[in-house]
Amino acid sequence: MARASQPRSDELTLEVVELIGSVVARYHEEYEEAAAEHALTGAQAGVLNLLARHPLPMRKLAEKLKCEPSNVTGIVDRLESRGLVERRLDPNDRRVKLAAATDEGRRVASGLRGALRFAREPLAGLSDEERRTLRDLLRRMLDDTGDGHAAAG
Amino acid sequence: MARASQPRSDELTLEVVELIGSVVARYHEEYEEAAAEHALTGAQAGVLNLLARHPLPMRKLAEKLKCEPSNVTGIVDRLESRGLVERRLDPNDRRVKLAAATDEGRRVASGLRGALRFAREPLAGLSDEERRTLRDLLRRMLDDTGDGHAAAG
DNA sequence: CCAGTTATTTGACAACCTGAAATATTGAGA
DNA sequence: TCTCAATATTTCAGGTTGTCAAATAACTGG
Repeated sequence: MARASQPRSDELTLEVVELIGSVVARYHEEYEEAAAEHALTGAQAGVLNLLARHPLPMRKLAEKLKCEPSNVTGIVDRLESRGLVERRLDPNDRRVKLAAATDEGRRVASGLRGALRFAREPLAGLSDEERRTLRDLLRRMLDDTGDGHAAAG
Repeated sequence: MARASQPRSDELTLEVVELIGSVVARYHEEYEEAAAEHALTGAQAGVLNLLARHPLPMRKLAEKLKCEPSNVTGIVDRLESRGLVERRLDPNDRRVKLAAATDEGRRVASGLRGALRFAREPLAGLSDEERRTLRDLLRRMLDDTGDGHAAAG
């Protein structure tokens, strides 16, 4: 509410918006491609990626994915049926089930990251200084429009 | 094939990749939100947006969306049943059907764009010079990883 | 123990997406 | 003209993603 930077529609701004749209589109294309190479859907790849770091309760997984917990059940089911993920019991709370990547799951997740050319190395031709500049600009972009989404994690 | 900028995994690069991921996530969230405000799904909003400019054959629509034509049939069906889109015959080729936004469809598409806060004005706090810098960096990013995708449209 | 809350799952249903098959039209050539 | 391959669209079957409501199980506070 403090201040609101009136919406601008000059050519420059429109072009940047367009470019961001292209980045988003490309990111998604390559993500789906990379997932498909491992016979996974985008959603499955996302979950596997989240679990590759450490196990998570179904609830938390749903929060990260911004969807209903009942939806996560199915995705984890499919990953589990392929042996990429397993459900463990939380010793502290017998209500919760921890979804955890198996060894095989971590292996696939690792291969997945390798295939994420764009997500991993979108910055091919930029120098270190340019990367720093880009980082700062992106930070400010996310901060400024942001209500805290980006800061999570 | 000239040169290939070896994959880098320094902290700076990883952070930029992370930030781009956040941008992508935010873009999608807000896109879905904006669509939902008009009782549309993301896919429907995308199609409506494409058709707001000018009619397109189903085939072209599928190409733009990078999906099978048979999929577009359903999406256009649903938009048509709401009176946002109509199918016209192409006088030049009676095989093709042109999907075209109705007046109401264009009205909704326009409202949709207004609701796309992030997509429209992700740059709230950046000065003109910073926008120029961002534009140049994004251009080079897309160019360098790119095989031509970004140049289209 | 009881009531209320929380975590997960199940079931019904809609949307999205693919792939194969059906239909209609076009266009090139015998 | 007739025929045949190619193209545009749709239909159908089947799988994945997503929502919502209801059921089950376990925790928490009186």
